[in-house]
Amino acid sequence: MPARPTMVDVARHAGVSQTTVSFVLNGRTDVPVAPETRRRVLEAAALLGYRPNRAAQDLKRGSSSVLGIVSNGIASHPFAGRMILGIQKAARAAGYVCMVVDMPDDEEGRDEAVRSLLDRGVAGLIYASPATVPVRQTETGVRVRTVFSGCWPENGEPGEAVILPNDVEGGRLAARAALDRGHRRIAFLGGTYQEQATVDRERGLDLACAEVGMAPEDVWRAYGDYSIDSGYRLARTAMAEDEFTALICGNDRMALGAVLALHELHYDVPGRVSVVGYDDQEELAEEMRPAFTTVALPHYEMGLLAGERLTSPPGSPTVPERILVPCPLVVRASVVPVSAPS
Amino acid sequence: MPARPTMVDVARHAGVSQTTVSFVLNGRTDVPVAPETRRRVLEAAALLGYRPNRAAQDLKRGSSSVLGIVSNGIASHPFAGRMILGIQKAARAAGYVCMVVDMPDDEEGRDEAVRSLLDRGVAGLIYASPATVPVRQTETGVRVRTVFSGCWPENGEPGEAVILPNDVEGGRLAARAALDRGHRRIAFLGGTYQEQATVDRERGLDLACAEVGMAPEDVWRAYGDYSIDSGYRLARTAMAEDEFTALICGNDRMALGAVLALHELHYDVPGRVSVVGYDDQEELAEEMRPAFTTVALPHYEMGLLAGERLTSPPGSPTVPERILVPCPLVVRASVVPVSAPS
DNA sequence: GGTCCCGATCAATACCTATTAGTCATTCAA
DNA sequence: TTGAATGACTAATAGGTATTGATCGGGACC
Repeated sequence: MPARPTMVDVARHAGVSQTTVSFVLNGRTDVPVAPETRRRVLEAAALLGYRPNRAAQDLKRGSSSVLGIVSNGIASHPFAGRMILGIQKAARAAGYVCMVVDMPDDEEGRDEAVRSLLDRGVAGLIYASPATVPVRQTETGVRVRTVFSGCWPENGEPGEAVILPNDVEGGRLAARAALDRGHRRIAFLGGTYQEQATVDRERGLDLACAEVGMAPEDVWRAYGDYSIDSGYRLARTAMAEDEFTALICGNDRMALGAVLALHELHYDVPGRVSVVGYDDQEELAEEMRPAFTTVALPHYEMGLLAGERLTSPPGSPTVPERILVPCPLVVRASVVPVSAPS
Repeated sequence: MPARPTMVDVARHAGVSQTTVSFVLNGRTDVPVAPETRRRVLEAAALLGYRPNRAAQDLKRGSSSVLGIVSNGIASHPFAGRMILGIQKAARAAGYVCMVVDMPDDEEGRDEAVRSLLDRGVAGLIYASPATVPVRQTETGVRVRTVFSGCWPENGEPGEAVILPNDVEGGRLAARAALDRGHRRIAFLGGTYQEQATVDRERGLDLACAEVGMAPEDVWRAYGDYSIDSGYRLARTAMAEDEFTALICGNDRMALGAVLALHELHYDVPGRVSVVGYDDQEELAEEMRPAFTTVALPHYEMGLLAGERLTSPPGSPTVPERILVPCPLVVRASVVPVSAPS
């Protein structure tokens, strides 16, 4: 209930100077302190419940123990949360803590948000976005370590690192989940057209097709907007077109929409039609009936990498600037081997 | 690219003392400054791109412009994100910024997380949880303003305010959504048994029943765990029991499970069976086919209130300690007037 | 002409900590 | 016996800012 004890309080209590307290509590070995004195200091500190004032420490040291996160879509999907959690994990391990600001849509708002972090002297900046998109970096005028996680700088200088999911490989795995089980009549229900993630995942699809000797045009394709509704509509369109045995969807929500459509058309899932998702969305992919075979987006790992980068000493030029994090395939019930042709 | 300019730099550049710069930039009216001098200072500040060092300001002032958020489930659902967004909104409006730590499950981890915030001298602490649960408050030993948003202190002292969703009223509205459209054969598919949110929502159901002259036992009830799967299972059980015309679900995910089950049983939704959700979950309730009639959890508003509380001067005893935030009904397509009995 | 006050500005100090440069015994080497 | 070295500690300063208490010149007043 009283004010926070300072180092001076501890010093007074132990009958030594503040300097000595600082030496003892920082465990400096290059300055000799008598064992008895050390004991008294530690005792006083414990008694008063002393905790160092990190803000003052940072000010004095000219360093900082705070990471700034400029996040995006923290309130839309849990993905941003997973990424932030990864960053926090790395931050904590290094004694750092995170300041988070959500990136406003308007430019001035965004700049001001970034400035509010810089004004607090953050050690580094992480632009964290769950959707793989370009972001316009704020012109800060001051040199600050910057890492992009799930996004990349639209203008010029790349900062220290750009961390992205390996969507090409992920797309390939998603396609293989169906191809490896004998499916050849396949529809690709893509997400937003020409968005980077969509393009990459479709490229992975093409790779997978080539691997099993299929031509790209052997796969029916259409594009939605990653919503449940677009999954529903595209699935209906697709099934009106041909008797596909597997639908490869842009994300889990589109896969959910597809399942709803297939239900309406009285196609059993996965008995008659297999469905592949993407994202491994929490509380959706695993719980669905049938549970989705899907590709996990490594948001947590991406955050972890971003955090580790900024909490480690700068300028280790051995590591690459552009980091692609693998997206593992998660096999569940929604994909089964293709049934014998009727 | 050079180091950040300080007030001394500005002073030197304008040919005045640091004191004068401080007076000008803080806009103090009680200290007279010659217009010409003021102009020179502002000019120098603009030229150098000076921005005050908030950490140093806070240290000097003995106050703080940082809010600490102890969050829960930031990576599970987007609800926590919405709440954080609300807090941030209030924080920004008052020139504050937020530090966020996710609450670890283990007690030591949690205490250490809270301490890491206090060590940075946050102005206040917000325990933010999307699920209405009790949390064990960390014994800090130092007086710090504390607000609970979506949760409440398990042990003793309540802090400044406890902000909760009005789940009783929400439950009532959910029930009325069905009752007002003539439904009387109703099943309540509750969430986790005896969890506070579940209990409150069911109490709202009872109130609504009483309002239309129904006895509590006229509603069939069962309890799950807020998962898609439990919604699916309970819906099957319910429909095997009786020909219900409306299912009132514990949350939107259970409603989704129920829809999947109803599809399998070839019940049209909402033609034959209406479904009511809860939460108004992003990217689910609105996009579903049919879109869910549901009750919105006011996480954003709760965060806003929490943030406003901590950024406003302490000790305004007129406002209540326990704040219930309304949960509005969102009417969409999944509930229709009951069809004539066949 | 001296006093008082006021406008304008600045030097000095404090916030809490880390670090540099001491101080003061005591011991050791020469 | 002197000097140097060492051990144990402290005074002073810095880091960027806010604030208190000067300083200083000039105009008003008696």
